[in-house]
Amino acid sequence: MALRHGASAAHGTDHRGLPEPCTHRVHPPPGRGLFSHRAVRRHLADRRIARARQCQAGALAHARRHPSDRRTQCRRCPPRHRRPRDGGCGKPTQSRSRHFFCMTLPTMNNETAPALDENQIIMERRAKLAAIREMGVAFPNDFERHDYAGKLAAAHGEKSKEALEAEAVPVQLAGRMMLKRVMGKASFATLQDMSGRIQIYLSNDLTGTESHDAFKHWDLGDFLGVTGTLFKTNKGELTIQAKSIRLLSKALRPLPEKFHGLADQEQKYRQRYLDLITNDDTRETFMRRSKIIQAIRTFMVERDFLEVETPMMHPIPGGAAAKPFATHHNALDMELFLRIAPELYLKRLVVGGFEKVFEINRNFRNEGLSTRHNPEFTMMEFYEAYREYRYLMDFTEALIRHTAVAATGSTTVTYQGHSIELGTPFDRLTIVEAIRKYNPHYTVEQLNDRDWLVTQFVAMKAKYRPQDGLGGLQLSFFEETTEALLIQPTFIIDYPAEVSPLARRSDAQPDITERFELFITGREMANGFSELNDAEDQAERFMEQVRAKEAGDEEAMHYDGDFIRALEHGLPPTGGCGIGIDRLVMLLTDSPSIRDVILFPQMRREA
RNA sequence: GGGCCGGUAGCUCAGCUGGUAGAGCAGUGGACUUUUAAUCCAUUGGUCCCGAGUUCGAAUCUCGGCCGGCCCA
Repeated sequence: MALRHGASAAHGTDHRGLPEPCTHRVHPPPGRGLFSHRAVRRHLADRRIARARQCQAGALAHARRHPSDRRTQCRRCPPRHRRPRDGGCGKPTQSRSRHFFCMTLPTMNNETAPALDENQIIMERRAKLAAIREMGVAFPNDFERHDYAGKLAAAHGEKSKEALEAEAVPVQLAGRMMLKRVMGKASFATLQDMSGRIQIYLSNDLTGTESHDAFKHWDLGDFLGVTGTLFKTNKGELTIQAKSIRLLSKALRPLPEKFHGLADQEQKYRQRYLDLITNDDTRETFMRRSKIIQAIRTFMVERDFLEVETPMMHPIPGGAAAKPFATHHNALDMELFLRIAPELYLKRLVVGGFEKVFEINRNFRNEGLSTRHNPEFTMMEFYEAYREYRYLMDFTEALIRHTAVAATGSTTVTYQGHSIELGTPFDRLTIVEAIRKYNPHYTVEQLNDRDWLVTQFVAMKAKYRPQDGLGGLQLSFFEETTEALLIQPTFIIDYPAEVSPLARRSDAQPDITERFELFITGREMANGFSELNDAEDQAERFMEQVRAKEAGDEEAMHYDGDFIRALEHGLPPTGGCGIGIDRLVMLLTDSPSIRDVILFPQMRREA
């Protein structure tokens, strides 16, 4: 008897009491044409087991910890996972997605869509919208916008009242109503578009009583389209005198308070759109972020670097010491990791002959959150063949200088009260030199004495890795005593090989590498080195990492055989460097937290 | 993970030596034809984050939880 796909996948449970999969379509085991009834049944059962495990391991484990959680769950989940107050999403999502995803979606479907924070204001606005619907098209999209607030101000802001009146500049502009002043037979309002704000003027005489009366019932937050001419008020403000005005889109929810804007940090992060509507400095920060990235891209492209995109999903996470996020590819039935760094792929490209490459993209690290750490963050990494780390330092310095000027107009920037000088050559110090410079009371003899360092760690109650060699201990001591003091740009050079598994050893001193990190405002901004292009040494170093991992170091690297194979085809001498874009943006926008420079920072699920 | 601070109307915030909730803005009604956070008069609006406890009585005190901010690890 032929088995029809899906025929055995009716909802409920099968003969073994296992939960049924969420998908209606059941896919045969890959790579086989005809298969036996038994093989198919086994395959289906396996898939169900796998899915049930995902339920438990994934979102649901969390859901059970929070009984107040009201997430919708697929009704095909096992009953013990189902939450009593909802009926599940009721629909499998499209394609091959599974209840796994249904469950993590917030509570929203047609039956249970809650009137969460409906209040009087929203009710009144809904009633207004209903009335507008009665009268015709409530959300028209035929308004042609010809003008922008900012451009009008730039082009006509300086003209005299009389000159503007003589010119009678025709204007057609749309925007969100931010302020509204009704004075009986005339009104003023302020519209905001992406370029800025402009005032509009309506009156019974010029706009017509009917339009003006309708306007009086429109709310702050509504989108309006206005046509008219420019003029200047008695106080000298550039204003559009409206001949006609239309409501283009109704806002059902009120804006934050017009004067203070949105102040609550949590809401600024969670509802960034409100932050952007009401807070100029937030808008400014993110426009500057865009400018910074643009400046970096231009700088690189002008120097013949090729911008590339390498995988975000890695079968073997590599290129950095960090814990990855794990995910699973269904069709390939394969464990994948969100990348912690693009490094190993970019070097493969250098092997492939792309001798100057860069990538600006996201990395993901499964670690704690702080004012300096978001689980996903943006890095620029670049690689250039036939260069070594000292050249990279010059290059990085020039890049940062160029970017600072493009973004702020100056090489001197203020960060949280500190004046940071990016215009003069950056300090370059070894780890020991830096410790000594900022803590002159330590002697070279002490810093080269393993036992003395260990005594210090114990006294400072600082973390250190007892298995580390002198170099590793010195680095830990540097991090403990000096890193935070590196306010002005400083390159720290010559990192120990034991903590630099991808960097080329120094010819003069094989236990250190040709590596630097750049610190500004006490924070790591960049990390670069002459790349290790000796395939046999790299294989050795990977093995050391694997041993460290087996000994319990969760952040140690995996052995990446494919990368070794690439190196075995020959990597030219190459220099590579990564720059933390978010931290650079923090510096150049004077932002105290990384969350202030990421549009939608990671947050806990809302209560 | 630890410490400190916070969560009150849509928003910004008072109230916190316990007596059952207030202002400004926004909204609604009215006045007002060059305003500027317009102004003036009237007015609607609250699960005081959630749950226990103490008390005759809790926004307020205690404990636990949730969410956030800052600092530390």
